[in-house]
Amino acid sequence: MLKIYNTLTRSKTTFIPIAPPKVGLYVCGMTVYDYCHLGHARVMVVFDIVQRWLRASGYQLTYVRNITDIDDKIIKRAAENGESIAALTGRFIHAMDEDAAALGIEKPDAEPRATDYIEDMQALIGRLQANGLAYEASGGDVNFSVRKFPGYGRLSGKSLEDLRAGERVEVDSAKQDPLDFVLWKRAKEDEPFWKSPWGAGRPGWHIECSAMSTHLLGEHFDIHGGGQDLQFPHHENEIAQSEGALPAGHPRHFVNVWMHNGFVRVDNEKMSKSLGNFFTVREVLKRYDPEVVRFFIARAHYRSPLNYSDQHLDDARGALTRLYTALKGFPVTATPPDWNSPHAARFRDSLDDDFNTPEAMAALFDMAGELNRTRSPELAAQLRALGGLLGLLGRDGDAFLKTVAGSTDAGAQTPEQIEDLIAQRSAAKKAKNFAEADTIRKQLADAGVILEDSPQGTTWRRA
RNA sequence: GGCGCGGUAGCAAAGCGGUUAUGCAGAGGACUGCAAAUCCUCGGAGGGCGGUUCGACUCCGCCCCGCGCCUCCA
Repeated sequence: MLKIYNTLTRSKTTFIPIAPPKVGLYVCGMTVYDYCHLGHARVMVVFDIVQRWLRASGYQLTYVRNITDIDDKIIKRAAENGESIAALTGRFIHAMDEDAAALGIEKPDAEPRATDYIEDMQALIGRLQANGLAYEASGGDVNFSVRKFPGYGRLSGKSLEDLRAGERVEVDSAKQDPLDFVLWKRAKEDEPFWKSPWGAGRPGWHIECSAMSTHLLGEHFDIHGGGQDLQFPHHENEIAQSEGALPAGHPRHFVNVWMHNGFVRVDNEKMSKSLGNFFTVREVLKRYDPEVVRFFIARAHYRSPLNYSDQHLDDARGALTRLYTALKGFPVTATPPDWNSPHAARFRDSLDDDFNTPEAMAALFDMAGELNRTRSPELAAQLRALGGLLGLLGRDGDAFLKTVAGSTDAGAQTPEQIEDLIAQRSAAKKAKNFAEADTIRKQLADAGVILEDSPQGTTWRRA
């Protein structure tokens, strides 16, 4: 029985699909005006694991992750770069696809782009207007009237009064209430626009997710996810829009389960664009193997903060190395998990408990220990199968150990050179010339290569 | 100010009212020409003060510290 922590109820509850075995999952994806940073990587990895586990649990999943390809930042960046919006977003969608693929993220079933759903958004805004929840402000924008939507603030645990008390936004005088948010933005000079009943303009940010999720998953679906920072106001507004657009008397229940993943931090502070303390995925991947990065993310619980540092990545690499060391010498094949085995059962129970990946990984390490003792091919295949459910351990063990080096990369020697030196050393050993053998070992060690002697001969790996 | 989350051994990170988390690092041993890997053994924990309990890291209260949201942000 899968249990998920639901932000809406602030409790972990058994997951019951609306129409089993079908499950709908919508995750807020990227605004494509720059490269993905590690925070984006975390969302992608976290929900990739959620997605894999839901499917492994037998659900017929429809996984949707949207792409925001029109908004103020995109317009601004395109203007700065002197390129078209389409060129800019196209470039960064491509980059995102590359980063995601490197991290072993499976493609969602749908990746809708905001600009393909302008009509849906307009229809939604029209219905909100008809329901008396939206109004045209003096400047030409169409706003959502939060005070007319009962229950506004339920998801984020905020009341309109508290929000007003803490108000620190510049008040837009065209708004009836400072907390009202824009649904449709009147286009200014030189801004891209779409025609609409409210004049030329573009959609506000929040409306796109209401339009796309409803279009692809229905007006009531199972799970909606995203980063913690989207809880308010983005997801709060999404609920207001989606439920507010329904006809009077229609049951209002947009999403059953809301999931929010924790932030990536740097020096104990949230990694964010505005703080400038972010690392892009591609920067990090220049220095660390993608599977190490994925392992690093999966090693923490998805709702906990995750501190980024080289030391932590090195640590993750060391841990992953232990797993691959145990798998060395076994084929890459996996067998379907035997859920009756204690290890697999522990793994399953862990993921069923709000996707507790750290606990699931502990099971993997216990298996590795047992594998080192027994060298059982069946166990190796099981370890691979379970690792595969996390998107890990899909590579040949020896290949991993030979290619994945630490941050203090010293891979100066090619495999051919290394094999050559190993042959020289073997000859020296045979002649009992241990001084020379040790010199060669030292030489390779300095180049980041560790030699391991065994009765079957000498093997090597990167330090 | 309002709302919320967290403080676990050198580092990272889980579960759990009483029984080994796990990984890295550390100590001793086995193995090795020397190593590495592996195996065996071990040390080391739960911010502070109270309370509940036969018993609390685990439940409750207070305090201290850190973080987040309340503005675009994954």
